[in-house]
Amino acid sequence: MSVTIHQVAAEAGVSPSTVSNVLNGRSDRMLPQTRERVEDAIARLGYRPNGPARQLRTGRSQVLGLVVPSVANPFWGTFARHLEAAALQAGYRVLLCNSERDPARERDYLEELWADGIRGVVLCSSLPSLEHVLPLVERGLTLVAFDRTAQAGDPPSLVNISVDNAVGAELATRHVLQLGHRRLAFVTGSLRSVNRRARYRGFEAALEEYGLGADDAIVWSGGTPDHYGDRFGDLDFPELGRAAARDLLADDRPPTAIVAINDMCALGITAGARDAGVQVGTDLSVVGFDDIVLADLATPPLTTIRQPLPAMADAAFAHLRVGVEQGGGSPNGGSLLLRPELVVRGSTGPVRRP
Amino acid sequence: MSVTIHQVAAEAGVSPSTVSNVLNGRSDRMLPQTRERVEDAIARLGYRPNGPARQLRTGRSQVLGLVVPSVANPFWGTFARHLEAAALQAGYRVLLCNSERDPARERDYLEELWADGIRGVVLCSSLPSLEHVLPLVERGLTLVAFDRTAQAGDPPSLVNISVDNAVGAELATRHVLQLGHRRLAFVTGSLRSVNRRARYRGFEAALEEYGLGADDAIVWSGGTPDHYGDRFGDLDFPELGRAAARDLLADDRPPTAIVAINDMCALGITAGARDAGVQVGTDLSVVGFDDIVLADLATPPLTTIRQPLPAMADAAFAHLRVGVEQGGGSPNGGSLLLRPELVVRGSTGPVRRP
DNA sequence: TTGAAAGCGCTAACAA
DNA sequence: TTGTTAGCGCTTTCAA
Repeated sequence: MSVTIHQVAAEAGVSPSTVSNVLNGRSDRMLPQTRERVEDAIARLGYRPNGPARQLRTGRSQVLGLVVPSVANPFWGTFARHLEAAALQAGYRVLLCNSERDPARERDYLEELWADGIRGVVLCSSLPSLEHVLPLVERGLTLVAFDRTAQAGDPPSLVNISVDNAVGAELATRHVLQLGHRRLAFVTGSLRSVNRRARYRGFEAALEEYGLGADDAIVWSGGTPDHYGDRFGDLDFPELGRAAARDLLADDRPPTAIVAINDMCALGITAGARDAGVQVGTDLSVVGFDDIVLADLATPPLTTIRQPLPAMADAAFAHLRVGVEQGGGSPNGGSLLLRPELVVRGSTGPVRRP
Repeated sequence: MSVTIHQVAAEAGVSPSTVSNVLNGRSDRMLPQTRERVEDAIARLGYRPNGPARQLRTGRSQVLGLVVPSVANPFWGTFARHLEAAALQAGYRVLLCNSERDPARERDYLEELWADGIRGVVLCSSLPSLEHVLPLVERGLTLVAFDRTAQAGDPPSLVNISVDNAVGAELATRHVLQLGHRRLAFVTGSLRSVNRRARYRGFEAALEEYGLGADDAIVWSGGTPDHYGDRFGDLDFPELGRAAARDLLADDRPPTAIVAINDMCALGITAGARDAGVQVGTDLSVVGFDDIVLADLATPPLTTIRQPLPAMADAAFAHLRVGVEQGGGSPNGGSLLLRPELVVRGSTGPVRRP
């Protein structure tokens, strides 16, 4: 079927081990001419080493796993794209899995990845507990948790990479407060996830700075307990935002500014406001979170908090690589929190006094 | 490190071959009690067969490849999501690769996938020629080309799955013609790809039906020869649309309706029109193609042509499965063209007479 | 109904 | 500097 190392060896007139040595960069242990003969034979035959055989023998794999809620969400798609780019440069590939935020699927996927010899995985789960995944980490899986910070029960080797969600939400909230808004709303799915809770804390912190309390802010939180507010592919966020806008704008004291848990949700809020005849940017300010591609394209363009995805992907890959190449999780886990950035666009504006 | 078939055999007091027989559904060849003992042992030890070993032995793999231009584009992300869902149901997984529409990367990826034992791949390339990939198909790779129709030089076993792009573009164009528009534009990246050309033909066909000719339509085509109009991750479409809107609206006889090559491009056109102070839906009608998630969320919501992605993903998987399980490409290639559907929303409206 | 044995393609001691 | 050899974990004849 395919050409093997033996055929290459025969073609070059050497033994398979010599070919293997060339393949694995140990060509210092042979005459330059031998090396050349082997390389010629490889090229002539179009030989590529058989991955599974290699992996069976070495236990190593050049594939990393990435588990995201759903690539149908452009935020995760973009992250996947960046992680793949980082991995590719170092000769790794990325196997992508959609968990739909279902802990059982997360666990199943990780176990399959492990069984397939994959020893490094980025898990984009913001569940507070990772115990459903602990056994594999104990067996030696290098795990990077993305979009989450360290929690008390975490395995010691776990590396968490995330934007500083509290700071981000605080930046967003301060921005609308500075524009004079004093009646705010915070729209989110279920607050069970680590990052959403952090964002909520940032929202509260900004309110406090301005001497505002619970009376001045509405927290609109949708979502079912099972899937943390999402049914299919993270794509309920727009629906969630739309529903929130409907409710909030019908309130006795409607908010003049809304801080959304993410951009998809913010776009939903914008659509909901449009349905209600409310103009975003003037009648109502909306701030998102993430800065997905479409934030800049929306009408009006969305003010949001940018996550430095390329840097985050690079960091995730770097950790993974070290972990898998050492065989087993790095001993020192912890959290890496990158700084988010406020991007002001047209969806926010000064409060209107009646 | 991990538990092996030998340990399971020891635990159950049988030989490895018996365990293997259980694993592979040949439990009719043993006493029910034996089978039970084995299953107990498997459960007790938490055994999972080693993928690479299995694959090395059988040559089969439970992984399929998916090569898309970029998952950062929500259209491809959504397709990936659907393909994964179809595959998962049948016990397959999907390895995702971003080609950036670069033929060299497409070929490299396919070769790596082949070397990794993957025998079925969905290639989302709309290049007219697939010769860079032909050798692998000849070696037995089952290939489904997505978003492309059969071409003269194609390998006989190649299956193409696509929406009927000509019909789709015709539906889109007719829609604005019916609204009274007589000055149209067609905005696209380079017309080198099969599907874009088909869409363009549909546009022309609709014009002809209405007795219009080249004078009444502007074709705005951006993009470089190398990457077919895209630099990074298919994400230049919005930029392309924006630039097109700028140009077209500055024309002596600006179009009153624009047919865009896809939704991302249409959203860019909308943004560009907004920049120029032109209101989409009233002053200018814009039609997209694809019906990505965000089409419905845009302001105004985008009139577009919907691609039946779930059905397309199911079809792609079904072909792949048959192909790989037979070992080697299916003998009868051809094209499967699914019917697209016009979805009318707010971005199109009747032409305004001055 | 069950088990023994060979070998998939590769790597890495170890020997020559 | 190069080759011989054993074996990674599994499946699959073939024999018992």
